[in-house]
This record gives sequence, structure tokens and C-alpha cells, in this order.
Amino acid sequence: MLPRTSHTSSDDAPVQVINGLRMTRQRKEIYQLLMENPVHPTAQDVFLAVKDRLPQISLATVYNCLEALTQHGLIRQVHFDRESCRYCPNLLEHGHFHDVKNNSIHDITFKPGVNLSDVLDLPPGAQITHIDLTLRGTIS
Amino acid sequence: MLPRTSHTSSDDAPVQVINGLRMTRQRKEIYQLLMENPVHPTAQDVFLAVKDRLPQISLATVYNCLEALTQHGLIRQVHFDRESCRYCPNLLEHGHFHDVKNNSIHDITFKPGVNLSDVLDLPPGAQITHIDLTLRGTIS
DNA sequence: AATAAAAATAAGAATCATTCTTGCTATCTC
DNA sequence: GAGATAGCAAGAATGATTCTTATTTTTATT
Repeated sequence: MLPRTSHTSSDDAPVQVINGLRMTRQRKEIYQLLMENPVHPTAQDVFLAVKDRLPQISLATVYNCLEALTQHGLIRQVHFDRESCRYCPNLLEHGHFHDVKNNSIHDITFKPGVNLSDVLDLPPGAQITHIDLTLRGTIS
Repeated sequence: MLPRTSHTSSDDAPVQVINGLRMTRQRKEIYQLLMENPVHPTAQDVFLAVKDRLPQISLATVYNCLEALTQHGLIRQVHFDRESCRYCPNLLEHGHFHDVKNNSIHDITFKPGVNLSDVLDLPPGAQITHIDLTLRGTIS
């Protein structure tokens, strides 16, 4: 089989659609990368990693794909202060712990039965739509 | 008394020092602003607000002052995703709720007796040094 | 299978928050 | 008061992200 110069999917079948998002070659590769190695990479990290398989992909496309995947609920953004934003394929409710010694990020779940709004003093009538819990520290 | 063109403190007494930070005119004004009206402003917001009292202050100085106040533990940064960072004079452990309807930010405390690490499944040996809890939603 | 319309991509320019640099001014120490 | 240190203003530089535009690919329609 000849090598392909095309930068998109190679067969003639229509592309798969997930959550209303057409899974183009670029989106699929980036999504797979995140699923297989959920290290919470930045867009830059993804760009470098995915270049192996898509040598001519551009950083803008990586941003576009990550945005599209996020908008369609396949992945989520993770923020540490104002650092470059990171991406996470874990859709369950969870927070993140940044181990500053090993420079690694761990998903943190709530203990079973715990509901965050049960332990917080929320203003009356408050409806939470989005939770962002990030922790920093070390693991001995 | 003649109006002063000096951009710093006007009397001859040595400036007050808090937490090891020399409270210059600019730092004092910015700190007061935050204490009197803790609406979690951005640096830009502070810049505009403080211009009334310090017409020739520069944005860089606002950033410097906010950084200095933060480093010396007088105020804290608050982050919502990757938006401009905001500043908070409340030093007690608390999180933040962004009411997206009224575009207001509320301090959120934990219910008495609640320790965050009690409700989380942390990796063994994890030592938390910094907690960032931000919520989004609406208040009816 | 051909074609028009719609969607996605690559490349690079533009934006925006923040940080850095530089020359100057104020404050502190002696 | 003189020199040393710290802080300031102004604007340049940086870096992550978004936007623009031309091109390519895919889909929908014949």
C-alpha cells in the first residue's frame, strides 16, 4: 500500500460521529492519545505527542480539536492557576491533585456518598453547574 | 499646604511594614480598596478603581503591588478557569462561587467541622499545601 | 460518478493577560 | 547629607490562546 499524503481519514466510509462530533482523523488521534495516556497534557504536549502520527498537524488544529472534544463532552479542561490549560478524559466528577515534587497530576474522587454541596455553606438558592477542585502538594 | 506631586507617601515618618512588606502609598491604596470592597477585582479593575486616588499609577505597578501583597500573605489570588486572575482579601480557608447570572463572586466556607481531606480519596501520603475550589452556577 | 455546499485543516497573524526592562524617584542607613 | 536600596512608571517583551484566510476534505445532491 502506498503511503498517504492526505492529512485526513483514508477510507471512503463516512467518519464516525460521537456526541454529535464528527471524529476526523485529527480529533480521533488526539482523543486516543488522551484516553491511552491520561497524563493531563497541555495543548503543547498534545501537539508534540501527536506529531508522530500526524506530522503536519498544526498547533491551531490541536487547539481546535481539544475545544471541539471539550464542547461535545468527550474530555474536560483542567486548570491550575493560570497555567496552560490541561485536558482530561475522565468524565466522572473529580478533582485534581498536583504533586509538585514529581510534577504529576492525580485524579481525586470524593469518598463514596459525599456530596460537595453537603459540606459547603452555599448561599440560599445556589445551583452549582460546574465544580473545579484543584489541590497542590506532595506525596511522600 | 501645597499639593504634592510626589507619587509616594507624603510624610516623613517611615512607612508602615506589614508581614515584612513596606506599605508604600500604592500598596496601601490597593490593599484598602480590596479590604473595603472585596468584589474580587482583576488587576485591570483595580487599576481603574485606584486611579481616582493615584492618577498616574501604571498597570505594571498594580500588578507589582498585587504580587507583593500576595507574596506577603495579605491577599490571595482567585482563579476562574484561565480568566484574568482576581484578588481576595479573605485569608480564611474558603472557596468561591461565581454567580454567572449576576456576574458576582461569593466566598464559600466549609460547614463547621468539615475538613476537605476527610471527604476526598487522596493518594496515600498526600500532603495538601494549597486548595483551590471554585464553583460556577446561579443563585435563584 | 460529478458537483456544489459545508466542515475541517494548516499556517501564520492577532490578541490579551502578565512579566520584564530600564531609567528615574523615594526611602532607608550610615 | 551621601550612598545604597527599594519602588515606581512607561513601555517593550512574552506566552498561551484565538482568529483569519486560503486550501483541502467530506458530505449532500444529482
